Amino acid sequence: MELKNNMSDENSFSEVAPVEVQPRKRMKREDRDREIAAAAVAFFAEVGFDGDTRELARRLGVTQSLIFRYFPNKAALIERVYQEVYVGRWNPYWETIIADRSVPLQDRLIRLYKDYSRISLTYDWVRIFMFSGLKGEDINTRYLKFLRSRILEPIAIEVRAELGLPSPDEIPLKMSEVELAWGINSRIFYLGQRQWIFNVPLDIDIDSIIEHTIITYLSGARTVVPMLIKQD
Amino acid sequence: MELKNNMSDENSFSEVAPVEVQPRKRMKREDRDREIAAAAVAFFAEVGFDGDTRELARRLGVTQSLIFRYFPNKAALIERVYQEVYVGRWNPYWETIIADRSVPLQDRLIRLYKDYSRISLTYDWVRIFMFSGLKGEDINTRYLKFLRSRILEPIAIEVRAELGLPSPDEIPLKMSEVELAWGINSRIFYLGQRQWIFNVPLDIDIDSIIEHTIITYLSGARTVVPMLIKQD
DNA sequence: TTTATAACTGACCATATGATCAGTTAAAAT
DNA sequence: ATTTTAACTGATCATATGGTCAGTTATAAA
Repeated sequence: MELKNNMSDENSFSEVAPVEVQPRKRMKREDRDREIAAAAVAFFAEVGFDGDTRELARRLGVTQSLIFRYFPNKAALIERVYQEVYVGRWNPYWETIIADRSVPLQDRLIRLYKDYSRISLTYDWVRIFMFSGLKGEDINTRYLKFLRSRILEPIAIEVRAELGLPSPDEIPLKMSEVELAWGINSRIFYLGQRQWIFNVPLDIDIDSIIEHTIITYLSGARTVVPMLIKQD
Repeated sequence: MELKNNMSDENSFSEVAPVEVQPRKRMKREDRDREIAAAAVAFFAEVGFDGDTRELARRLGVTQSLIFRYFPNKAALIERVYQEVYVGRWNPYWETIIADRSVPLQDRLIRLYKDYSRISLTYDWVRIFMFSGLKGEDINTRYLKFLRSRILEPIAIEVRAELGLPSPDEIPLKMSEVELAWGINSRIFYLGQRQWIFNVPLDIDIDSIIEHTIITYLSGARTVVPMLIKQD
């Protein structure tokens, strides 16, 4: 009902000119596979992984047994959902933005997080991330480790440079400096939770909040990071 | 198995002197009621609200049907869990800490959040908060509205005073000022999620992170709030 | 010791849900 | 037009789960 992405083109013209309507009762294996995966993402994001396959099939306009002709079992379908959402939506470009010292750090971070939030503040993304986490799947742990090494640590390094402090070669990065960078992500992620889980509307637009978050972070870093480096 | 809080006293002496062992196969209605509620909190926190009542009963060492002699249905039991966790654990003292201007604002906030985190960074608290949110219960929305009016807005007001800016009587509190205060809570809450949902250990102790968070917030507020007030 | 109260159990019902498979039929190949 | 391929269905199974209720028994009152 909600997800017929591969039919969108046919629908958009169906009223104007009913050419090439092709109801195509039977789809090519690859297309159907993608359709089921996409519907599963939307469905499980809404109701959680306990959502039953009959209801999912109903939304697809298909029998329940068909789903099991494409996926050996429900666990495999869920695994596919993780692939689609976590692996499939990561943008390597984010990693390059951070290191580009021709742009002021504040601008880099704002640009990075504005773009990152377009993906990770999605209804599907936020809710599936929580559902899988609560289920105890290790995909979350792995994702966050990845995030830490690809985004947070690089940010902490850039902050050192920005503040004219010793590089990590001289004084290794402190855990607490990375913890400080977690602050940005926690802030952003919480926006998604408020919107898509807790139903607490955001009073101002996300882009503004991101700007304030970055300014706050950098302002705080200027005060805190020099302290952190001296310690211990 | 895990939760026999009302038996703790009897156990602590059972090895030394087996006096008053009272296996007490049958409990007084009130005691059993509390025991079931407490076990339900721990159980649903672990497995979510789809956890089955048979398993809960097994953990209590009791038949499943007994649960339904204390709660008319599963929904009522879940409702009770919300009461225990959200309503029962709120400490009004938090609200008074904020307004005590005899103490520097930074100290007040650090004290407030160190204490608040002792409650809201619990395994039970964090996980049930997420489970109920994802289920679409309105308890989360209500809790967060409450939090906003009792904690966040007061903080934003104190920041005005701290920075020597016009009081809310002169210039009403901007949404964005409150949004900034959300930043603290999002940071704290995320710590709980990392610990109890995503299995990403915290590299440094919570109290230190809270201190850094507050310093960062106030430092950022000094930069951002004056800008926010002038706007519009 | 007997009686009365109420805490507790065990068997049972109705429904929901993941998974299977023999058979049907749309669509491509001939 | 006929055959072949494979996408799809419908009926069915096994198990899990919320909820009910007649009956049992521990415990306190008499």
